Formats: sequence, C-alpha cells, structure tokens
Amino acid sequence: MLQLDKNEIAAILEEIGVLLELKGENRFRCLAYSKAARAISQLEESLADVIEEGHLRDIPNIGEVMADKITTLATTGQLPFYDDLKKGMSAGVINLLRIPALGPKKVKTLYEELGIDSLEKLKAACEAGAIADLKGFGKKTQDKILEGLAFLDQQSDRVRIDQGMAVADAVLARLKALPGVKRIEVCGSVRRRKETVKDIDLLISSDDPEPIMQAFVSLPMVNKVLGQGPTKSSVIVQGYDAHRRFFLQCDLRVVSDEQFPFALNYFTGSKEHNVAMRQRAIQHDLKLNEYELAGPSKTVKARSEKDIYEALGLQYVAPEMRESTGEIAAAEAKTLPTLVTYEDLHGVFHNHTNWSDGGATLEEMALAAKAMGWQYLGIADHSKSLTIANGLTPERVRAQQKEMDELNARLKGIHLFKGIECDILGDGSLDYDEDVLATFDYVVASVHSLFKQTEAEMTARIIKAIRHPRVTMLGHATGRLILRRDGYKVNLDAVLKAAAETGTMIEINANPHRLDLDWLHCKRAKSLGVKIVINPDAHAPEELGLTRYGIDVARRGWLEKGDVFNTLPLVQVKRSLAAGKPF
DNA sequence: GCCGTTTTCGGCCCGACTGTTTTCAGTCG
Repeated sequence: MLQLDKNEIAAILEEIGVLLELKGENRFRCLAYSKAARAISQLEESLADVIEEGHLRDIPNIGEVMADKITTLATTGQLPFYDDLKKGMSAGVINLLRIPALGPKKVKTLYEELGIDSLEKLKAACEAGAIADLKGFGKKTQDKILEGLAFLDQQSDRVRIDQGMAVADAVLARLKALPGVKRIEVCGSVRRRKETVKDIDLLISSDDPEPIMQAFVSLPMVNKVLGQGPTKSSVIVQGYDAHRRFFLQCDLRVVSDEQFPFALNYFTGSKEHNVAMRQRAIQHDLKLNEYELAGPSKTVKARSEKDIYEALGLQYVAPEMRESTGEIAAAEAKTLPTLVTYEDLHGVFHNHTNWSDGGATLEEMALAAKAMGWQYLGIADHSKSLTIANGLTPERVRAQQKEMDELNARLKGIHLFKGIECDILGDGSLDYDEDVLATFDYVVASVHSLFKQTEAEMTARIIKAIRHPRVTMLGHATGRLILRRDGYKVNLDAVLKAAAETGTMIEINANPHRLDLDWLHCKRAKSLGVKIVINPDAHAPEELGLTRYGIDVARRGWLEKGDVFNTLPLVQVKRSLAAGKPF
C-alpha cells in the first residue's frame, strides 16, 4: 500500500520543479521534474506494482534521482529534499504564478526585492505603485498585474470539454463566414478531446489576415483583448453553462494555406508530442516548426497533416492519441490502432426513463435512439435502494418490462433491451434477489452510496459485484465528477484484472461530467483484454447525443471497434447477452 | 535531471508578442 498515490506524487514533483525555478535553478533541471511528474501521472499500470518490481527506471524521463525520490515519497509519504525546498520559500509565492504576465523570474524579483509572498501583498504593492519602479517592471506591468488579480476571482482554471467545445463551435461559426478564410480548424486540447481544457486554439489560413484579426477581437462573445498582432491574437471569451457565465482564453493564429498543415500539427500539440516530432525531424536532417518541414537538401510540401507524418516515416497519428504515450513508436512500427468511430456504434445500454429519475417515457427514448440511426437502446433505470431516484421495486420492474415487451412488438427499427442500473450495496452484494436479476437482459452494476469507504473496502466491494455472474458491466467506475469531485478511492488496476478474469465489461460513461473510465485506464483495460461499453447515462432523449464524448475517451484510450461491445449489431448483441457474460 | 545510430558530456523545440528596453528578456503556448 502506497503512502501517496501517483497523482499526489506527480503534484509534488511538479511543485519541486516550480520551486527550483523560483530559486533560479537551471531550467532543464526544473523541466526534468515536470517531465517526471507527467510520466508518473500518465502511468497506466499500478505505481505500487512498478515500484515493487523495480521497474521505475524503465519509464522514460525517470532516472536514478527521480526513481529514488518517487520511491521515498511512495513508501514514506515524505521527501526531505522537498521539505528543505519549501523551508526556503514562503508557501504563498507559488500562488503569484497564477497571475498572467508573472513567471518565475518576475515572481523571484518580487519576493526578493519587496518580500511579496501572497496575492494580498501583491495587490497592496501595486496599489502603492511600488511595482512600477522595479527593474524589468513598469507602469504597464503593474496595471496588468492588477487586472490579472481582479480577473482571477471570476475565471476558473479549466472547463469541461463540452463547455470548451460549445464556445469553440460558436466562435468557429462566426469566423468561418468571414471573407478570405480558406481553411479553419480548432486545435489544442479541444481537438485532442481532453476531458478538460484551459483555452481554445483556433487556426485559419488566409492571404489577408488583418481584417480577420480585427473581426476576431471584435466578436460579441469577446470579453477582453489580451493581445493583438498580425498573425496571433488572444482574447477572453465568455460562455454559459447551466445559466452560469464562465470565461475562457481563446487564441487565433492566421497563416498561409501552404503553412496550414504545419501550423495545424503544431497547435494541436500536445507539447510533448510536438517535441517528439521535432526531434524526429532532426533525425531526418530536417527542421519542423509551425510553418514548414525543411532542411538543407529539401523542403517537404504538405497538403494535410498526413503528409507531414509520412515525410517523417510515420503513420498518421489521430489527434486524440497525441499525448506522448508511445504513439510515435507505434506510428514508426506501423502498429497504430484503427480507432473506433461514432459511426461504429449501433446502440447504448445505460439510460434512464421517467420510471426512475429520467425525464422521458420509454417510447420517447426509443424513438430518439431510432432517430439517431441506432438499432437498439438499453434501458437501465435505478434499482430499489436508490429511493431518492425513484428506484424500481420488483413489482415496478415487472410492469416496466411488460411495457417494453409491448413497445418491442409495436415499434419497428429499434429494439429495447431490458436492463437495470443495479446498486452495488456496501458489502458488494446486489440490490435484487436472483429471481429478479434473472428477468433482465443485462445488468449495469454501479456504486451510489458509501463513497467514503477505504480503498480496500471499495475495491473488494466492486470486485465482488464484478464476479457476480449476473453483472454484465460496471457503471461509472470511480464515480468522479469532473472539476467537482474526485472519484471514490479504489484500486482500479485490481478491478480491471478482475473484469478481465470474469469477462465483465467496464463502462465508459460518456456524460462529460463523468468520462469515467478515463482514457489512461482504457489503455490499460485494452492491454488486459477487458471489453468496454460506451454509455451516455442519458436521462432525456437529447442526452443520447452525449455518447460522442465517450467515443472521444475511447479514441484517446487507443480503442478499436473490436474493443467496444456496442459496435456489435443487434443480432449479435442479442446472442451475446443471452449467453450470459459476453466475453 | 535525463539521455545516447553525434553515448558518459553537453545538449535539451521554437517562435510570437509585450514591455521595457536602446537590443533584449520574460512569458506564453
């Protein structure tokens, strides 16, 4: 059992990197900590196993020093080196880095010259005019810091992917209509479909950038202009989510149409993927930047990103896989997966109706699924213990199934599967007796209670449910709510191994608030041979469309059509479910 | 601090924009 989990250790390594930077340490040494932090947080296997088996140093960017420090942190929960670093630096200094325009150098100066170690002191110093006189600072910097301080209150760090995409689509729609726009794409983490995004990157190709830039900074959703140049501008845009306003930075780059594929590749990232691409270009005696791929002997022409990858001897890497988790090596070996697509799906299994806490009738949900082009829809309302969500008693289960039989007889082109989202009770047992469970086509087992159990308890509880012969799939594996609540403590690696053993599927919950199982664990599940099912957890007809966010996660997790249960057509799903555990 | 078909030292991706400068450092992505 580890004293700290991998995310806590990664956070400490990241902080060490920042602290060293504030001390004016060599920036590559600082960067090494940041790289190590990323490597640890992206670990697919269990960190405890890796440490125990002595494989830490096999991880790229983990050397002797890092391996030592990580082991110390994991086994003792402490690190003297880290504690010493913190002693020499007031804890609040790190907060100053949250202000735009303040980096490590300026923060160091502020701390050493004026003793500023908190946002409050920074504000006071600005208002007293003390900042403007510092060397390297000035009146404008001081004003900018004040603005940044005021803005910090209303701007959250990141937003969910659905919020980011909504804003990106709105901006894109307006820019697309402008004269002179040849090609336009959303880049960055939105294009890579990360579960949260910090900003929106837009790219346009045009021969006449000036009027496009002018139109961009004048868009109605633009709240503030951060910077404006001939090829690059940055603004703050506002969006609305559940009637709450949120703010997001949006950057636009305009390049020529010849440069577009290179710029698209560059601004899609990730940063680590870009570094790997550039290093690969150097190996080919070429230089890659956002404008070209060229060297002393040749210049590579590219119409699309695919041409760039091919010029470097690589298969095309889909944006979702560009996270530097082995995609370059796989692209070189020509072993990249053919990623599952939205069009591969024929239905989904975890959905609610007004029989429990959903908003629509069985028929409305069925017709909505049919309209989406699906062959089947699985209904899995809540089970009896979840009284707050109007969970079904055994009597109501029978009545609902009767209605489904009638609908299946009457509706053409869509089949309803009789499922249930069955609560996993505190001790890992299920919420119905065997005779009720036997009436369902399939069972989604989910945790909805006792989130505070220890990791050992929760893991044993979930594994017990997974081993139950009636459980077809595990619903929202950790119960996390993105940017709101961490998942319950559970050893997912052990859960995935149990799922592989028993042939139980794991759900990707496509609701953008959940996106659970996460993409890294999808990769792990695939390598263990666990089958995945993508479910929207829809509580209304329009929420069936959320399924696309689940496809994004699956693609980030390198999943192919064959890894995802609901790519099977109706006939095969019927046969599969009738046989019990399908895999 | 990490890394190696330039391998145990000496690199480490690269460019736009801003503000404070008077030629460039810092920040950002």
